[in-house]
Amino acid sequence: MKTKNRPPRRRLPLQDTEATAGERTPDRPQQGSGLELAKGLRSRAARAEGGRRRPGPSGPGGRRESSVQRRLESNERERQRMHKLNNAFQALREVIPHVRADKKLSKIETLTLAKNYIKSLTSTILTMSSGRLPGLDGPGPKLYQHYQQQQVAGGALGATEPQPEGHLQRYSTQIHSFREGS
DNA sequence: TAGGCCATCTGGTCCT
DNA sequence: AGGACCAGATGGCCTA
Repeated sequence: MKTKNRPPRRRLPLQDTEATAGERTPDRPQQGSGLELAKGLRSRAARAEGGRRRPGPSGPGGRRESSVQRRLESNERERQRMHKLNNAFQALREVIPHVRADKKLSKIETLTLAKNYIKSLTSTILTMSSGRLPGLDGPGPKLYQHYQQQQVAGGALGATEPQPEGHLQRYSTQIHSFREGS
């Protein structure tokens, strides 16, 4: 199952069906059709029955207005934060070479490919600079030391990483598997 | 229709 | 105190 390019979605704000119905920030337009609204109401009712517990109202008329306002502002900040995170993911996608440019990489695919791409580049650099080792000018020795330290640190944490020469292989395999849609 | 992926809401915790 | 960060929960969309 692969990620598709789809338009952004918004969920119906929970407050709309609770004590704060009608309170809506200007930048949060009413979402969805009547059907979606009905589905949202139904599912929320079901959630109230057996779903996640929600805190009770803080006063006779439900949550205090200032509390609701803070929550809405917090939601907006959280949304913005997630949008920034997604922008960063998109920027990362754009610098990772992968086979099918028409297919958007999922987040987990992006992170996994990026990790192995970095490792494959590192091993390539090591290979290319090995002719000038040891002790000569250039990035070789320092890079190699750094790489060794990373490997040791990873081992100390119990990681089971392949040897440097295996990273390129792993990266190619991964690209292939993503292309195949596995 | 099930499963994968995602956006959003939410409350708790950490940080400044 | 207020914002950032995090993780759990939930529902929508899409594809096999």
